[in-house]
Amino acid sequence: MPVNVSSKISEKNRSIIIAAAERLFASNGFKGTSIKEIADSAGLPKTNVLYYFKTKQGLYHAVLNQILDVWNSRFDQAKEEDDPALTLAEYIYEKMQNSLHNPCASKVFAIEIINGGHNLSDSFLAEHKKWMEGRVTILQSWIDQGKMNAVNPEYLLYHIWACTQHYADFSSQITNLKGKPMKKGDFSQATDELINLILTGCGLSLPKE
Amino acid sequence: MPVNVSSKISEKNRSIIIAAAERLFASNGFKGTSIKEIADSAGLPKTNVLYYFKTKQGLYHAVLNQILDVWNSRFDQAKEEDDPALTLAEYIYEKMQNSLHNPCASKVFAIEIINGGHNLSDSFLAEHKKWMEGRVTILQSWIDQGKMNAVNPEYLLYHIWACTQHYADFSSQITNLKGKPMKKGDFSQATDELINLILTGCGLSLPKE
DNA sequence: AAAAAAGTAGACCGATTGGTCAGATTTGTA
DNA sequence: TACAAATCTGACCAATCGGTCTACTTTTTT
Repeated sequence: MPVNVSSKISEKNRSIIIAAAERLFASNGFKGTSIKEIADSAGLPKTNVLYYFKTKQGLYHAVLNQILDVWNSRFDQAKEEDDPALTLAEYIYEKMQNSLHNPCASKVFAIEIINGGHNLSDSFLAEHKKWMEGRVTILQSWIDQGKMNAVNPEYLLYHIWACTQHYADFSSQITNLKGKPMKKGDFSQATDELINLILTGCGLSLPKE
Repeated sequence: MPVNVSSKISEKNRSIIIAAAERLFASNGFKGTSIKEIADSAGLPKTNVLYYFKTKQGLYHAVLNQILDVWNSRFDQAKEEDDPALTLAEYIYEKMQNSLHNPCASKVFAIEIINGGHNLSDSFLAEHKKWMEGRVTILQSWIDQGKMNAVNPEYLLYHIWACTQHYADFSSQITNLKGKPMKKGDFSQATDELINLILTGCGLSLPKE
């Protein structure tokens, strides 16, 4: 019976299992991934996976929680006196970096949302809503100060999410169209294009360096 | 043995089954949906579903093909002498209408792409690539004519897709943030916001009416 | 060193699933 | 009406899956 849930071995194995599960859930979905596949991918027997995560759903929730835990940004602490162009550019950059370095996490989250988001905790949903309201307030204050065009802050955020996550979630489509997977340089270019599109669309521009 | 594949009954049942399957695949994914569920939702016994579609994969491919068949747009025939603002606005409008009226189709396609797109036919992938190249050429000609800003046409298209499809695929997240599902009026507003953002971002604007 | 806790692992089970088969029923047509 | 094609359907099956149970080994603690 596992009592000390944070021993060395426990933590190492848990993270190995979660990483393997994240990768497989992203490729085959929750139902499409068997515990045995996760175990094989993690190099452990199936029973061992069940030892650390009592049920498949429990493992899925652990994967989901780890994904959501990492999602914080400098935009979270933006203030009315901050510069919208810099703040938004930085936010877009951060989200693009996440798509580059954590594509599987983005995919698992995307599938979860597409399927209805029934596995997301009420507390996460509430926090997310609160975060959104705070960001809308900041954006609106920037608009009221005449710092940027009067776009609808809510929809602006949706569009930023959509574009940045697209590079992780739809990577297979992009790979087909480009003929090869996007590398760091492509991501850098896409980030520049997106920042330029959004900022220009908001009547903003970055100071030339 | 089904020989005449296009009789009245056959076609009616096939479309009922495909519609039910599309809805369930969008909610639970391919593996997460059982043939029995599809059959129940279609009001038919399971064996009957297998009668029209020999395998579950076959049914899935039928669903996918029906989704892709409908995707054509006025943008497909755009010419160098056309107006970029009107053309792009119309294209965005069409894609938003699709998200409004066919959210399940968008979701099924999204999950397919996220999972790697291994069920898409080579001919579809090739056609899609060809379409893309044609649209990039048109956009580049508009840029060369000085009709719009020198944005990268390829990434511009990605961003349009990402934003428009987001309203179908991520509807559950938006519903949570808004407190209620988006209605026609919300879609109309979102469409206006998106058209304005993209066009402004491209240095374009629609003629005032 | 011994006891306890944590981790590993094989055997096993009930439930579900995709799919088959054989036969009944309905529909179209000459 | 007669016959064949098309449609419908219940019974059935092998395979897979999530999960349990039991027992063994390793690590930690006292």
